[in-house]
Amino acid sequence: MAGRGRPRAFDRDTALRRAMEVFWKQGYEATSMMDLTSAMGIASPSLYAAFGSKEALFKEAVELYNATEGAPMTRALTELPSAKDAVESVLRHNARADAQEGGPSGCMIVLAATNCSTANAPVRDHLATRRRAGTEMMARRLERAVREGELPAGTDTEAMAVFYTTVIQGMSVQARDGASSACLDRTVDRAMAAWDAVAGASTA
Amino acid sequence: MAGRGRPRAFDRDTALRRAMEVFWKQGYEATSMMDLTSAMGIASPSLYAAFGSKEALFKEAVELYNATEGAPMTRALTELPSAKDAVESVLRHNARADAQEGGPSGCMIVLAATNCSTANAPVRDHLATRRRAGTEMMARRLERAVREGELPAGTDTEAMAVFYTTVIQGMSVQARDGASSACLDRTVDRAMAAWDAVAGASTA
DNA sequence: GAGTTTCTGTGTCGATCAGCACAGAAATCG
DNA sequence: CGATTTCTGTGCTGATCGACACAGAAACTC
Repeated sequence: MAGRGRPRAFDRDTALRRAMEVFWKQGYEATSMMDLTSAMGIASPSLYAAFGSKEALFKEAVELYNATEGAPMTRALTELPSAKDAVESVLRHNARADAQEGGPSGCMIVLAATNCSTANAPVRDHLATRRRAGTEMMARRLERAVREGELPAGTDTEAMAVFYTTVIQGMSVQARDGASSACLDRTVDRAMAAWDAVAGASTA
Repeated sequence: MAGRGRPRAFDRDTALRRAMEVFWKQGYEATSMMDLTSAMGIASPSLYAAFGSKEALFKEAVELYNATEGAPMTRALTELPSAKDAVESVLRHNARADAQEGGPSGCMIVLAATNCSTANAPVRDHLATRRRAGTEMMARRLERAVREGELPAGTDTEAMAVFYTTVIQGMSVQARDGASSACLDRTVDRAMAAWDAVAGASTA
């Protein structure tokens, strides 16, 4: 691993983490190169040499976000024996993470590129794909719950996953508007109290 | 009303409506002056003379949005005799409006300035205030339902209003991601099936 | 008609955007 | 040691941002 030329003077992982925090707080388009370089402690050519472009840096930041902030959710959905406990765990984690002190408010995947210019449509679509992947993961967990008898046969697992995803995404908007963790938890209380009704709901 | 000087060559209301549609579709920051002038059919000095600035134009566009798109929701909350019917009407209206063909997807108040640079913080705060106003209106309607006996005494009307607001805001994100009106309606089905559980939920 | 007022269209302002050219600096290899 | 390779920092690029100066055009009042 001994590089041939002059070694990099900054830690790539640390710089990427700083970039992620800025993108998380300000979103993709509202973050300028100067915001990034000053937060990462490097000059712009170093950024381009190490990450390629602003867009490539953002996608790496999203991956890092998924690997760190998203890990507890993935673990809950795959490891907890009860689907209801798993979904509640995901919601509780979001309520805590979305409003945590010192950090940006709300989920980066939801908020970082909801509205952006057509020139940056690839960035928006990239996050939209990530959001759909989250819904898919929850839907598969609910299907398993049906197979295991935790949820009644015939449950519309797809609609149920969309419902809880909708609540999660709404919570990010609430957090960005200043809602406290306690306030988000009250919403989680209600979303979970509705579990049986949500599972048993028909398409009207 | 006879103006003294040269009369305006464009219809102010029509131009404002066009501006609203652009802001609705692209958000505040992603919309450039050129987007606005070409959509409104006027040159930039005419825009500044008639509306003051990009920010002032946006705020007028938000008022127009409230007066048109938001009117059915306000009417439902004030006129329908049942709070449950009123909230369901609001949700159904959102499901239809958020995913209507030919128009922008999702609610403008929710999506037009979720993430923007610090320079445009006033715009973001303006929309956040509007969002809180919507929650407040629903909370007052639920309080009335408690007074009238439709909801049990001791119902946490504030938390209940926040819950349904969260669902509405999440639906806008879903619509922006391409969810159909039918898909949003399935979420409404579940949110309304949960009515009694949501009303009776405690703070865990 | 002349004078006044207001709007329109062209052209451009300084600031800022993402991105890169270039040369000097710091490491390894022979 | 010299040669090579890679990174760093300064400073710039064309493009675009929101906003406006200016002069001509079109209505009014007298």
